[in-house]
Amino acid sequence: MTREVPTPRGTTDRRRERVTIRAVAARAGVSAMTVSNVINRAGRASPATVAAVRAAVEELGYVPNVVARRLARARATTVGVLYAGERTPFLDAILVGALRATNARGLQLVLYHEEQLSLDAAEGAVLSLARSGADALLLVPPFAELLCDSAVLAELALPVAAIATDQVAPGMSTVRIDNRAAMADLTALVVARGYRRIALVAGRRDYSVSAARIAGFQDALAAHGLPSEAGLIVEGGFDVASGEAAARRLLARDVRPDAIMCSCDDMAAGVIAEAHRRGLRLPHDLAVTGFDDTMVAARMWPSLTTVYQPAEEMAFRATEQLIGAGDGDLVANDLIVAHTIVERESTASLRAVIT
Amino acid sequence: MTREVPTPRGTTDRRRERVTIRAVAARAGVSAMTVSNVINRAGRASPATVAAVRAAVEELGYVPNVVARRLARARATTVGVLYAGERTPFLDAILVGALRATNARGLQLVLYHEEQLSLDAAEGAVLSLARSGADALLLVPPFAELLCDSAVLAELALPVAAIATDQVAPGMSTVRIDNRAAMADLTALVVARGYRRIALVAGRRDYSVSAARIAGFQDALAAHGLPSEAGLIVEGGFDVASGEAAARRLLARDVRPDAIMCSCDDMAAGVIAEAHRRGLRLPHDLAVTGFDDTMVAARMWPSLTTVYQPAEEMAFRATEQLIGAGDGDLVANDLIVAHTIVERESTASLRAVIT
DNA sequence: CTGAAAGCGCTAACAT
DNA sequence: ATGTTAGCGCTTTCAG
Repeated sequence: MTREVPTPRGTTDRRRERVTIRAVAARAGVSAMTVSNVINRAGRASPATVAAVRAAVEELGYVPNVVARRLARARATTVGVLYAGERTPFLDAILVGALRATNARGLQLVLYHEEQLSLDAAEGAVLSLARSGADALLLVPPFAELLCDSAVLAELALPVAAIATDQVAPGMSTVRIDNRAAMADLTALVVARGYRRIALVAGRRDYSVSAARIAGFQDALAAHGLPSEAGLIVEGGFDVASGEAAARRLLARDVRPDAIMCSCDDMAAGVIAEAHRRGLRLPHDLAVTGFDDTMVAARMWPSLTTVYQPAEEMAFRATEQLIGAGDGDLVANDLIVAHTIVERESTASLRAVIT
Repeated sequence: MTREVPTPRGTTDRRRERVTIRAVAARAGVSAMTVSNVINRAGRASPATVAAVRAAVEELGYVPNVVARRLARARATTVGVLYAGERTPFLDAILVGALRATNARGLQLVLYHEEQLSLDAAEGAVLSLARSGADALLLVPPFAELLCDSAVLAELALPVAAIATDQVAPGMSTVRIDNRAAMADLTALVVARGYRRIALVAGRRDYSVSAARIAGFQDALAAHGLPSEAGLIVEGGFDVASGEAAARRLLARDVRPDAIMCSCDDMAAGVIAEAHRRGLRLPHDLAVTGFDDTMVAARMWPSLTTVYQPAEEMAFRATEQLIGAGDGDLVANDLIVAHTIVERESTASLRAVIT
């Protein structure tokens, strides 16, 4: 219990008096502008002043007020994220990555959830995002596909970045992995573990990554001299239920596949559930793989062999690219980041399991 | 391809000219101040002016600039979230909830990740959060426990809210479920499904919810006349690995439990993995339950019976409470939200499974 | 009930 | 190399 003393310091004591740029300026014996220069532009002040200002900043514990900064600056200050569908672990990772990036620069992140997947709806979403202050856009699949030719979006002339897509469009930055190569790598692993009748639960057709992954799958089969049977590729909807449905179809075949690869972890969860339900012993009777390496991959059993797509990192990079676009030239560029094959228990080699 | 015409409108065309409050004022034939009044304070303007302003806002598509608003206002404008440990589905849900709440009011959300779980570290984190502009704090477990008696935090005099905790402290708002009742309800369900030797993988001791859940577990056992055997309660660390470890201990006992309840979904995932590994048939040989109903619960097999703790909603509410605390009186209050028992396959009744 | 003045904290653009 | 002036868009007094 501290004694109730009439507040001695300052006028109102309402909040701990913020240290402003003027306080620093006074302390360092320079003008506010000089402090600003020291902080923001390198080599605009003499070494002596820089030192003095730095010292003052240190002593006072000054941290620039991001709000004031944003108001004064002309550059982009709020990034809008446009996404659709249910929240998934993959999406959450993206949101957190974008949030970290905006946090780092004191910018605002605005979420917009649009359920409809039509061009009209997407354009409406973009418009209201722009209206509520977004001056840069981060697109989550499948909005890059939807908006790549949008006149409305072009008219707005905002920097736009799309993530986890295979749709590269002019005027739109992209941050993605090489989906085709990733799926080929993963398929090669499954083959190496001894599986031969390999099925694929592909993603939705309107997501550009889906086709790339199918191509990678077929690349690898061909490379290993395995036949690519049309019936062993079925289309899913990227969710658990569609994985279960696909597994039901695949496992009802006369000759069952001995491995089912999936275009996302959630569908793999569905496949695994269905396999368990039918009493199959995993991974001996059936290997399963996912894609993305979301948080669920290591939490199911058998733990899931999958491709790590660094969603959070990708969102972070894309957001930084968006932010950077404010001052520099806003060239759209296409960044391909590394993926990683993560081998877990769901593809344990046939031999190893028998042992 | 649109023709390249010298931009006719405005000076620079740099950005789509923002509609400012002054534009609206001009359109409505009033002063900027009146527009502000119409928007922010009810009943401060005559019905006629209100109508005129509303019309002007509508026609121009005016949306207030949140940055300018925040700079001008005195109230809380940036909420800091203090969290620790690995990112989990539960934590992500909290972050998204908080983000939605700040978005709704045009405020900033700042994340701070502190790995150390000591009072000193926590106070340091709070301080640097405050320094970087946070004027309200959202505490994720176990920071409420850590900081409830902190003099540093008290000195700062910021509104603070803690979420998903059982630690209610004066001067700190809380949003939580009734953990004891929730665990009792869930235990009652397990008993009702025919399981009798029920074990519990409790949470870490330094999280206040852990004790409450143990109490609820014991309440229910007592209510049903079942003995509470000390050896059947083991402490876990809220992660998958600790769930596996706990399952190893529990399943190695002479008389195996027929159900293992866990204080979070992740530990349940670990228990399920270990049970599968030992060749147990789930849920017949062993029922498992989780807690939280995170996104993994429905993605494992058997799908997990658990308690839905509305993490996103709780974070949203807590953040709103924090924001509201800015203008009104900052009374700390303790909000208990409803939990829901979610029954899935992991506790299918013994009879049903045998059929 | 309405509006004029002043300024939140910072940074362009221009002097000096 | 440094400082002056002006103003980002809004809201808080406090007068009319």
